[in-house]
Amino acid sequence: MKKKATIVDIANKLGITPSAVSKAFSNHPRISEKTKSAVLKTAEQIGYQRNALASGLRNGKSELIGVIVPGIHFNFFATAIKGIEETLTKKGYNVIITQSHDKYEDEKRQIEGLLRAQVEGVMASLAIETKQSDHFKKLINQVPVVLFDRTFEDIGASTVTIDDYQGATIAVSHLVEKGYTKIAHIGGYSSISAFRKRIEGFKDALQKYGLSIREEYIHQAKPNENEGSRIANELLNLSDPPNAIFAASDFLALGAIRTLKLRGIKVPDQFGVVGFSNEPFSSQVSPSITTIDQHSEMMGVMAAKSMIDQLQFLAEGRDFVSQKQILTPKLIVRESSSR
Amino acid sequence: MKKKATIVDIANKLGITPSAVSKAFSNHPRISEKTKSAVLKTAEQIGYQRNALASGLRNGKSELIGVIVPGIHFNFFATAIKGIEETLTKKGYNVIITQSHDKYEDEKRQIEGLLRAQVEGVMASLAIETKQSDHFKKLINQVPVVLFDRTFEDIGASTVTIDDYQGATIAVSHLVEKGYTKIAHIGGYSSISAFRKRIEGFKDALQKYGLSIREEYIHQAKPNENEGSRIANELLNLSDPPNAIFAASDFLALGAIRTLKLRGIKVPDQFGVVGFSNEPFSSQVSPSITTIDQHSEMMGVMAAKSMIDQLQFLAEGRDFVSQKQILTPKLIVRESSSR
DNA sequence: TTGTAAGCGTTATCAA
DNA sequence: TTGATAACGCTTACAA
Repeated sequence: MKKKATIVDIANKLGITPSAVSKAFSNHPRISEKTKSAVLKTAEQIGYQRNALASGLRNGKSELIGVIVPGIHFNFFATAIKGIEETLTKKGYNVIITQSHDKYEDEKRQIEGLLRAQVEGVMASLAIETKQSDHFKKLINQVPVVLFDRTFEDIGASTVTIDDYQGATIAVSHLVEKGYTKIAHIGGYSSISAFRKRIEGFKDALQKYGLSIREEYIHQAKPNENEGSRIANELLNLSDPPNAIFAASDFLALGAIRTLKLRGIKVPDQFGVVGFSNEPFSSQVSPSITTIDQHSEMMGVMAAKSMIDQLQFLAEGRDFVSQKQILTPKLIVRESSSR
Repeated sequence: MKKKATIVDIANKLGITPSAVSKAFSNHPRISEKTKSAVLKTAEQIGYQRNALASGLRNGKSELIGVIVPGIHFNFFATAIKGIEETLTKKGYNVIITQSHDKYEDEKRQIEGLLRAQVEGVMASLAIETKQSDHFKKLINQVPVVLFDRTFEDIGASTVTIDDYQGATIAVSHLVEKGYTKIAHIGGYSSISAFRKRIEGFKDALQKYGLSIREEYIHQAKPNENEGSRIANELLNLSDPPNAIFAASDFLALGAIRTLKLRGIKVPDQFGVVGFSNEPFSSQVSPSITTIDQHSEMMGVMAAKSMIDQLQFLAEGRDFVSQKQILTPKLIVRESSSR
């Protein structure tokens, strides 16, 4: 392993001092063009790279941003991270990615790890198991925080979400227009605000259309295929079963469709299904799944921009007022509801 | 923003010196149990977190590992990163994720950014556009490097790959067993060794079964759905078209199946298709796609372990001999080839 | 067992 | 325009 070149090496080579070299790199006004170009040239020659640890220690900027997501292998988070990484890299930041596995304890541990690394800010989407916000309240006192998709309300951090309430009403409206009148909902746990709002939007949309809200038509579960399948079975076993499902995730919708197929119920003719998230597979399965798109990459980009804004304000010593950005979700009509 | 606590704060509070505090944290033998527990207690009280920038600068360990992948939104890489992150986090490392967008220039830029951040090692999967290895050769002289999935051969870095050659022969054997005799291949570009080996395995397997190698049956393309669709069309337009396709990616297979459907050719009855990668959608589409599983998460785990080994050797001042680990791919039989 | 002091590489302040 | 110096927070010989 080659020892890394430092500004001292450059200084020695040119017979000047480290401080002059430093000025050359930072485009300091009080340095001659001649030495500046000489420094840049030898830096290039000997393959010098600024040591971010040292400069970070000196001026309190690690150029690191931490990201905590439940799991990176979920398409939504992977895509959001893509947007985050690209936006922050352009501004010279490196992005540390960590996973909470939807566990409160892991989330706490990851926050500590990120603080140790001296990240300048943290972007996070909450673990399902996270019911209390103390760890984030503490975090907000240390660095700028941007929460996206799965957030706390009123915690004082900037947030970027989609309008889950509106997404649910769009889905229900669509099903009603297609003539489905007995609509059930398979939701995620209401402790997560995104899922809670989908439930609220679902209920309010039913009322708007004069449809009754039946508690036996509303379930909460982990958003995976098996749960969707299991709950669809329960719904079909009711004495008066529904004829449509609005699921809070495409995985739940997929599981529900699997059950419907097994029980010989035709989708969309006899039964309509709308999912949520626009997973890549949803356009590929048969029947393809009508869904609500969340603009996942855009959400990452906007969250990252919000982080950059906060960092900017902080650097200028100005007060930053946290802001909530809410994206409008988009209905994508496919086969599972097109009768 | 609250100012962060340092070991000096702890030292002052306890009327001891920073060096004693440091020893307490590092479990130094020459420190009393009493002061150690006192230090730990006040650290807890005032919410002290070790500054990794400072300790990293002091002892040359940033506790950072850099990862470069073509794009994090591809399921394979997202899943591999999941394995990498979990393995390295357990050992106290933070993982910086960057994307090359399959571009050589971006890959170079990301390497520089990671070196600036003083990463202790770099794990990478090569960009499609990367044809030369100079940037990685330089990198290997600076920090341990582990290449996974898309690698250079004989560059002196440890690698973790699957046996692409074997994967291709398994796929062809399966198609032959199912009675498909005119097998075409839609591959990725042969500049990437993984794709090149699939082509080689494909050809050799044909020979093994006494089938002729017809160059008009072999194509190279970017591994996406549209290319699969386009090339399948070309293949079907041949005067003597194939009756099976082994595609080097599930996306290519998906595109091919789309074309076959459009042209009224029954899969699998008239035409067999085998993909590669076991994408999440492949089990969900209709017909579901027979494919080769790459053990993506396991590959991430093994690559991370290989990195940890190298770091260990380096720390102990021992020489490390780079090693190549090759995973055996696994055939997953589904509808697209089951006649 | 604890304290002293130097140093990791960079940058900001001040002096030359 | 350049140089000397101190400091960021932590670690580690070495001295006490």
